Amino acid sequence: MAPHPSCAPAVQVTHKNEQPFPGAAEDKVTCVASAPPSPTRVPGNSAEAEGGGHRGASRKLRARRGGRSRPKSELALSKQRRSRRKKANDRERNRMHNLNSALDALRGVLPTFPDDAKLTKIETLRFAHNYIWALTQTLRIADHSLYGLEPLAPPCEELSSQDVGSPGDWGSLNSPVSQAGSLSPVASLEERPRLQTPASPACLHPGALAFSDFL
DNA sequence: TAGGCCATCTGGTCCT
DNA sequence: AGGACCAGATGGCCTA
Repeated sequence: MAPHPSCAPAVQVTHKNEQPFPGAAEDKVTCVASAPPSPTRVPGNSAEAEGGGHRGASRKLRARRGGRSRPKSELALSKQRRSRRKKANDRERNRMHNLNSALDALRGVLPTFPDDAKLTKIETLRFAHNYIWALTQTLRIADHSLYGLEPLAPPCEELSSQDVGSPGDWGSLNSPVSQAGSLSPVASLEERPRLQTPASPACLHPGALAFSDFL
């Protein structure tokens, strides 16, 4: 089934640093600047300074000075290593912050009660998976009741042809239950009783899916 | 106190 | 060479 026009664009996840999520772009900018939220260790954070936009120039310079140049002293070498490591750590931290921002954005569009505890990462992913599946079913049902088409055809083909989830997850339609511990919506929702959202009933009982479940 | 979740560090690999 | 991505390790915090 074709992705719902009103939803599809918003879910366009692109590779690398594009920001399909509200506020993600700003996050990207601020993550580094603002101190890491972590209450734990905050390693000497800077590592910027060097390595600006003169990469090409410095490379040329180095080359002119004699190709590989003379071997650096152990001290200089370890200094350089540490500096690189530090920069890599900063980038990695930033990357994870971006990932978390995206996850937060995802939490923001999932139906949960305000007093619900924040979903964990894995719960968020599983719930989203579940939610998308349920919405898809809702659309399907709506389509059929609208146009009085033939009885619900097994939607497996369409679903499995989609980009959402692995075919394995969807293949056995009518019950997105799949491998335990995977992105199984049912499993994920049953795992934690506190996860009672408006969408839950529909998700747990796909057959009984009703649009009102999402209102 | 054990177990779950999380943030961070780290080294390896792949890509540009 | 440097950046992005990944997975493993480690340690802190929180809750049952």
